[in-house]
Amino acid sequence: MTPRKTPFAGDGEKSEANGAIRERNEREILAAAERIFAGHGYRGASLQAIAHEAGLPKSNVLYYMGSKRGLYVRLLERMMARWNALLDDISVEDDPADVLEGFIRSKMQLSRRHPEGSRLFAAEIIGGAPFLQYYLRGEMRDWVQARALIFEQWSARGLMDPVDPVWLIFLIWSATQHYADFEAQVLGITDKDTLTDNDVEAITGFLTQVILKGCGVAPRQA
Amino acid sequence: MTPRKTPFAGDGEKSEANGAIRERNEREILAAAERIFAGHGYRGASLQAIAHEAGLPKSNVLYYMGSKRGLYVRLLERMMARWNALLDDISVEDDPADVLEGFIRSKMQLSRRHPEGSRLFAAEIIGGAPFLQYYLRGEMRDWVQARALIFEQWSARGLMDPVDPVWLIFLIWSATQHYADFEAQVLGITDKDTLTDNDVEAITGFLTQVILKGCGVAPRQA
DNA sequence: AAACATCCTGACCACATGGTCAGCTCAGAA
DNA sequence: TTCTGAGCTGACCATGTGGTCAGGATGTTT
Repeated sequence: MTPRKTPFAGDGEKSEANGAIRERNEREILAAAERIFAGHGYRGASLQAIAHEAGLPKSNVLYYMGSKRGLYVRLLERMMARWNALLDDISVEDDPADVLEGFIRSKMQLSRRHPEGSRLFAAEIIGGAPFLQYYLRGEMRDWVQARALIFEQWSARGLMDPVDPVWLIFLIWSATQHYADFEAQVLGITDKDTLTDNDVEAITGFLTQVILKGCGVAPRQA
Repeated sequence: MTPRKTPFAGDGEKSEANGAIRERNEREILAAAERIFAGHGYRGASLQAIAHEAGLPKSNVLYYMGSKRGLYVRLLERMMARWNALLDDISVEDDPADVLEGFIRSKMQLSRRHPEGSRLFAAEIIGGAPFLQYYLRGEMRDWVQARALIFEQWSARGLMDPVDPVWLIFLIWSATQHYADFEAQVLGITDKDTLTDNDVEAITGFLTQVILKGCGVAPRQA
């Protein structure tokens, strides 16, 4: 029977059952790699640095991940999966205020919950998105176009100003992403050590207020 | 006297007077380096690649620039100088709409005129701003604080909503920067090859409209 | 022509890179 | 006791890195 040791973190040093070791090490490596890749980009990151960050020998990283490229792609895919996870479908019947605020909130949370992943993504895009072209021109484009259509219908119904929906999506995108990607700048200028939950809540509120008002959406239940 | 040869681009191939050769080569190298650093970050960029991009042997790049680090710092300083060049002082007596629109316009132009520089800056910040800490916590902070004070006075006078001025500055910042830094994403999603002047004008108009309205600023001459 | 400073670069160096691999450890099954 | 297989890793390799340098090319001044 073997009563299946609990695979929790913080238990013994050795001898987990099954592939628990693998699972834990992979998690550790992925986390370390996300940090390093986020900070230095694909080329700038070295397996040595990633291994050091994960507290493992370089060979071990390659043993689990196969190659630098494979590791990087895996991280990107994980980030895209997180992104997809927070996408609920919307319909013309929904309340624009609800939808926009929900969009801002969830995007803000994603950036906050995974700042390294967010920076990793940003670095990839800034570098010309060599690995993500297919994604941008595929899934992501479809997603944006679908939203844009609905926004336009709202405009036609007088529920919001006739603004270009795609630019609106980019506006929300950039504003929310900024606080993760440019954290160093935000902290430096505001002279803080970290952004607290309160700060984030305040920013979210600010963005919601300004953007909703800015495109003429009544602030809840139209 | 020496009638000072015009230092325009496109003149002869050889034998410029004075340090004209030096000037031209340095310009070439800086342009190439900006592109490479922007695409791969500090560590990810190689002198080899920069030299190739500039059409010179690697030794020549080092002959002019001394070191990779020096070259990088010089690029950052050039970008900061460009940034400073477009900063006009403002006063409480100015029209909020004028100031905000001017801010959006000039920031947008900067990003558009120097997209590689903008991306270079972005990559530096994403990586934790190792070279720019002093600048963020110095000049840039002062600049933001000064503006923030004036925005607050405008709010007190009822010329705009009582929004947090620092978040407002970051909002404008991120939105305008986005179209340079995330160009790959914007192009991929909108299925364009480039952003035309018309596109940029439309975006600028959109941002001005939404942001001014969003924080309750009357759209010209309050 | 001789002197001079600037411009230029191939060869080289010590070191870091991504990746391979033979062979180790060690728990559990046969 | 032997075998198996997952986990692991130090040594190694070809290639690329930033940087140095001796020495040549080139043009200007005397």
